[in-house]
Amino acid sequence: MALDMTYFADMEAKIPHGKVRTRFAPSPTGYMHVGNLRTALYTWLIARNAGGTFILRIEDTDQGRLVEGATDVIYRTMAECGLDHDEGPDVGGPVAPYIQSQRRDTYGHYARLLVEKGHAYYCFCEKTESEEDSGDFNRAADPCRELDPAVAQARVDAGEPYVIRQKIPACGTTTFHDAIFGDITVDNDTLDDQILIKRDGLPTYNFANVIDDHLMGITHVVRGSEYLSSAPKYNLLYEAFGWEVPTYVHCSPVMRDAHNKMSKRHGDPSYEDLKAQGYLTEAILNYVALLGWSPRGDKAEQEVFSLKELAEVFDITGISKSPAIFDIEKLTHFNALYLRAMTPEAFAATAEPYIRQTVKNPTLDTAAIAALLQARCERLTDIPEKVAFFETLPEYDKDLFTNKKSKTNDQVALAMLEAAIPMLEALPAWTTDAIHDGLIALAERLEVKNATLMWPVRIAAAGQAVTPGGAVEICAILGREECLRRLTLGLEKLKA
RNA sequence: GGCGCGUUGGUCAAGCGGCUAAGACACCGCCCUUUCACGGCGGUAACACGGGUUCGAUUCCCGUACGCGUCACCA
Repeated sequence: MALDMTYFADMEAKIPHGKVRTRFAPSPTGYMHVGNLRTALYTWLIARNAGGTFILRIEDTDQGRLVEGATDVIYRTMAECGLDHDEGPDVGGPVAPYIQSQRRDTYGHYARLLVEKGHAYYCFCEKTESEEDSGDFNRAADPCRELDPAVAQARVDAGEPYVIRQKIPACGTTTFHDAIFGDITVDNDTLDDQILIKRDGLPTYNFANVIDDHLMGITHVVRGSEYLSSAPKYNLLYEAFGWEVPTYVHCSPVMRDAHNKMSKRHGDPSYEDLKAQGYLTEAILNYVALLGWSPRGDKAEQEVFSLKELAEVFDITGISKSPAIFDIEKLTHFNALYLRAMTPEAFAATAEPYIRQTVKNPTLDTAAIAALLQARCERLTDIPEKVAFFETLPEYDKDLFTNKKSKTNDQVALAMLEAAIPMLEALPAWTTDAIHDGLIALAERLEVKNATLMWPVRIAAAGQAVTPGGAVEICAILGREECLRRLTLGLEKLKA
């Protein structure tokens, strides 16, 4: 069965050249964890920075690990993050298909080409048991490696099950270059004859990657550093085919602590989890970008970057070699920054549903509440608890009326509320300004500092020590009737 | 265990032979203030260790320690 050489010529003819082309190539086995998101981001940034093409490719060669709906999570996350792709399963492109399970024949053709060239061989051995080690894999012991090609072909034709293995040179060294780690040289005898085509006819990750990256014209291969040790085998494959080796960009992992990678098993948050925890997409991206990469030159001190800005300044040389620990505290800080940077209208709109979780009363103005919240919340999910007191006055202890700095205690608070209630009752209009002016004037009349009056009013109105906003704002939002009711309640509590 | 890679404050990190070793988060203090926060100002805190090379090493080389990765018909 001779190889059809025009097949290869046709495939080669389709490969785009001349522009930077990168690809994000997830396997649909679960969810979008933070490390994945960062890889996708960096890959996208390299393409956009160079005005190149960004490709999405689905690597589903492991039939046993497919997870239903996993690709949807990927599409949704990428779209939500603004990491748009120019080619992919859903949008097509010049080198389609973009799903590996649909490229099965291609891998077979190329594997046979490699056999033909003497860089791979059919292996009929039984699945190697996980028989531990003795560590020394001995490829010289594989009887199939030196089998007569004609004999091997005959067995294949006879229908005997087989795998195709890469034939690694027996001696010598292989050097490959990584954009981040530099040159790495290994002895060939430490490399094993890895399987290219599995018994089920599907390629292994390592083989499919090389074939697809070449056929899709990928110029920069961005992936996790766990693939660093298998990279030399890639070079050998490229060499065997006579192909140009792309630029490797190996990224160190995102860790949960000093010893473990972020993982679903440990309960570490995925992108979707973070969203559910009240984090903004922009904040997540900004933070993740800085986890393992930092800007150079005059931007070295800048930390806040929009996606667009990142695309402008992103540079491979800023990627770090060492692993980075994911710090939710710092993400939270970025989130607070982004929350505050929103327009009041936008913030009110995003905050509204969170406010309404606890504040059901339709007469309470969520926009006014949101205005107080904007500078005082770090996560959207903090909101419901912070504003619940607007809906229902919490049980509270009268000790709250005592505050040293504001110079109040039970006696003082009692006097303040007794004076404030009739004044507020008599206020012609119930507006923030009116309440403010009224209280300030009252404090002046009573010859106490503002805080001495404000503190008890705020405590009585809110029933808790920490509130978003001061006494004036809270009273205004509560409305006259409810506000007065609460102040009177506070007064009674103090008299008791 | 073999091979590979990594190591600047608690965390993210700048540094690319000569610096009082940036900046950010967190933490602490002060100021502002109608609470908390926000904001402003300031502070504590780091080059893993040992050899070289050099007039001079955080920067270059070699060891050691520690850590991580890999050694699958998983990616």
